[in-house]
Amino acid sequence: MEKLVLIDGHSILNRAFYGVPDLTNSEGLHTNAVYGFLNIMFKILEEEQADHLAVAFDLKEPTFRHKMYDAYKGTRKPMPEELREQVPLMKEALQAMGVPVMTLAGYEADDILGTLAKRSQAAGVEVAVVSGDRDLLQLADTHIKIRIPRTSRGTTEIKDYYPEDVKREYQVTPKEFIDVKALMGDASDNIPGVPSIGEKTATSLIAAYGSIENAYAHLSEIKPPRAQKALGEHYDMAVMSKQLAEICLDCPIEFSYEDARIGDLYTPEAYQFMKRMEFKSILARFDLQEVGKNSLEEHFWTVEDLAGAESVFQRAEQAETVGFQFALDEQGTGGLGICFGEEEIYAIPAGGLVTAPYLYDKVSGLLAKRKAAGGETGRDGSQPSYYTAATLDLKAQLPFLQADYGSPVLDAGVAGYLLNPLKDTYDYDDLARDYLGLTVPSKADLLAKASLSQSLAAGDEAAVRCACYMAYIAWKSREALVKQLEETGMEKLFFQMEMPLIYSLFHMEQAGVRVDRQQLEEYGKMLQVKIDKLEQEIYDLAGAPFNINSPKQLGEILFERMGLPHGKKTKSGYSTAADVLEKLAPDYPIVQRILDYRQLTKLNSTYAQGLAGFIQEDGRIHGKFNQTITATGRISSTEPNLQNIPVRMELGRAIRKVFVPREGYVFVDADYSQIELRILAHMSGDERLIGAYQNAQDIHAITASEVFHTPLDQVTPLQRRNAKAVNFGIVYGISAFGLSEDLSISRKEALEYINKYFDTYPGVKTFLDEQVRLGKEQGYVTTMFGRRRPIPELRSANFMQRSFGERVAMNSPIQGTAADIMKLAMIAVDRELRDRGMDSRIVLQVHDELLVEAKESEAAQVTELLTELMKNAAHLDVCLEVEAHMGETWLDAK
DNA sequence: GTTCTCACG
DNA sequence: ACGTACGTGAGAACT
Repeated sequence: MEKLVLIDGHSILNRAFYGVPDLTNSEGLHTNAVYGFLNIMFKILEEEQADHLAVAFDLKEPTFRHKMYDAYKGTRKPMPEELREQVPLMKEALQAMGVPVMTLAGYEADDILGTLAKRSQAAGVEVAVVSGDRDLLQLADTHIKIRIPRTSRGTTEIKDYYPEDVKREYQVTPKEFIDVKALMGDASDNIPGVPSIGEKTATSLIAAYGSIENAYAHLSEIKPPRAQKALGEHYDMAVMSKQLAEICLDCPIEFSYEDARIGDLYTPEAYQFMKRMEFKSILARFDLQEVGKNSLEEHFWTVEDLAGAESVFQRAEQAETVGFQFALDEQGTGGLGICFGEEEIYAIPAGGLVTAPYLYDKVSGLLAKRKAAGGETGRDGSQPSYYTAATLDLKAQLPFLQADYGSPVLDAGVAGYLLNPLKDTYDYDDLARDYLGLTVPSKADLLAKASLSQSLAAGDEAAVRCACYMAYIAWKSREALVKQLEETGMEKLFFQMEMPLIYSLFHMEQAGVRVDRQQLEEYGKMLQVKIDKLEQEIYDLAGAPFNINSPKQLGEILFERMGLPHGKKTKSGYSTAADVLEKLAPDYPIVQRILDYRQLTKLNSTYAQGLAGFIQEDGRIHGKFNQTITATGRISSTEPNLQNIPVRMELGRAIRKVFVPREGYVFVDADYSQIELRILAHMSGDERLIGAYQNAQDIHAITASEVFHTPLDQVTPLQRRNAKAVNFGIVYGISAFGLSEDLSISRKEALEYINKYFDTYPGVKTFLDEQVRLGKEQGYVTTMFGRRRPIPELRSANFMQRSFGERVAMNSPIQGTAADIMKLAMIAVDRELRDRGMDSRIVLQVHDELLVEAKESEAAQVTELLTELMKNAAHLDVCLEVEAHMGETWLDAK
């Protein structure tokens, strides 16, 4: 017997929406309902082993039945925006899987389901109707099963109803269920019912008389007099309710069993969709090997020997453009992927005469020839056509490639970052999907856990495929990326800022920063002594030992056992954050010790112990500086993070003494002074703020003077502190709440400060409002150099998210422009030091600060050079001030 | 793998 | 009423 599964689309989507915790993908789309729906659907399909599947949706417009009722009692509650936006996504998912989506003007999904269920039953088909709505129970029949899923605590249980199950649970037949419902009414379904008749009375009436009409015919016999009166007075209401409650069984819906036949749900389109939604567990269902195999792979070749490699490189020279990708580890195992045409895609594993150095030489040579052919033109980015080679993550390959400023290699990953900086990864499969509309298996799909270099050297088929894909996607996406960069006005930003920066960052990583291992060890020991002492004191005060690092245990000890007044709460208990504890510290000696303990253990584990693990053989730390992480355009630092070394507190600051130059060298540290506020002055064009900077010594004091109408020399320290906080707040995307928290004042007072600030600098207010307006209109905001920050949150219906979007719209142009200027400065400084043949190198970048390790004899020159190049990295309506210092340690140079 | 806390600009 | 300042990364605890 054939089997058909029918799904009530909106109802299941609704159930899923409330049953699955909120999920969002990196585009900012809410996805929880779609995710829940798909899981329920897959579960049902597995259980039913059905032949056919269709999903019915209501049309957007209210149907006739509702209009009729709307006149009586208003409309239903509107669907939350987070759910509404998932309806089209759900339909897209079903379409991608080849599942028919059925709608019919003038009818609800219920009617479609009812009609198809009865029609199929008559044709001898077994039917399962899936809905979260109990109204559908009226459809239950010998070959029609109603399935109602319930999601609780992550697991979905499905309750099944044949007619006997309905009878058991509701004491009436499915057909009678309509009448029960009509009598008792259903607010959520807009069925009025008969006043004063509830579930109990309705059930007993219908159980006794079988229908409303028959009950009315025997009106005088009806038992509770209350019910008799109600039915008598509201009979027409009951009849109308019945019309509303009854599902139409003969609506004119066209249906083809052939279209509804369940084929391969795991189509490439569906795979692409799931990837976009970021449904990892659903993706795992797809048979990746099969989805990934496509005609492209027919042009993948493995190069077996030196002669083969020679011939590939020879032909690559003639090609217009080349994509390449090294996958080699330190031992030289691995290989190269290279592509220069739709049918010329090669994996060249290293082995035999094809050594790793041979491959480096060949590719370096290839690039050198292309650079020569490109001549001097285009190097400044005026001609993207100059970039005739492409790869992904160039910086990671520079240790073995000979390439530097002006090389004709384009980094497709960095281009992808500029086009959408909100993504987590810019791997080849991401680029293929986003810029080529191509679904290819990811590295993880192909290789499971093995490393690419190891597998490639072994000639592993999956590794060959991976190397070929990487080279192909780099080659193929080049044109699309350049086109989009031009369309978005970011080609200059890319070719003149981001591409050169790759080399600056690489040089900085290679240089590394020297750290005195012994001194670091001593620092750690000193901390440990203090920690042990504090630990003992805390245990004594608490009366028992416990894990002070556990917020849970600490919360219990402080707020339950010791009965301290608790402030904020987190999801899982009391907050023990520093700002909460600081308020208690003056009154409770244990709290101050806990704060000290926290600080010391942080310093010890993250910095003393943490940094020690990164010191290499050469006595230096070669951290990574990442170019494709932040939403605003800043650089980020990892393994270890060298951008958050302590400086604010005395004891933490001391760790900077272990950052030292090598013998014969000194540190020169240069940082921009208040670069973000200066950028705000420039971008807003506020004349008063610009004026404040023309002769400014102390911008916060000047702000205080102007905002509080106080002569500059009479500004109190408190006024200055408040003005400083407002200045920070403005840059962060001001909110009265944030400022009030920061200054521990009331929201009203905070709002007064903000209004005074805006009265003083009206241009700033106009500018910030304009950023929000632009952000809403375009979906993104831009820096002075055209860098974009998309803000999907601005279109959210959720107040919180939208407010966040507004602050981001105010902050990003400022933070991003500062990042742009620093990038230009880094490139200028690095190039200048090298062009002059100097023996001084940038070793760290900390957003508005550069640390240079300078040869002693060059120190004065470096100081001058750093200052000038940083000041002149951009020309604004206010000067960029730079403070530079020399020193024997990072601490001294600051 | 997520949550909390805290280091930096 | 809603419940936050913007941008990051890392260690430890907990699930």
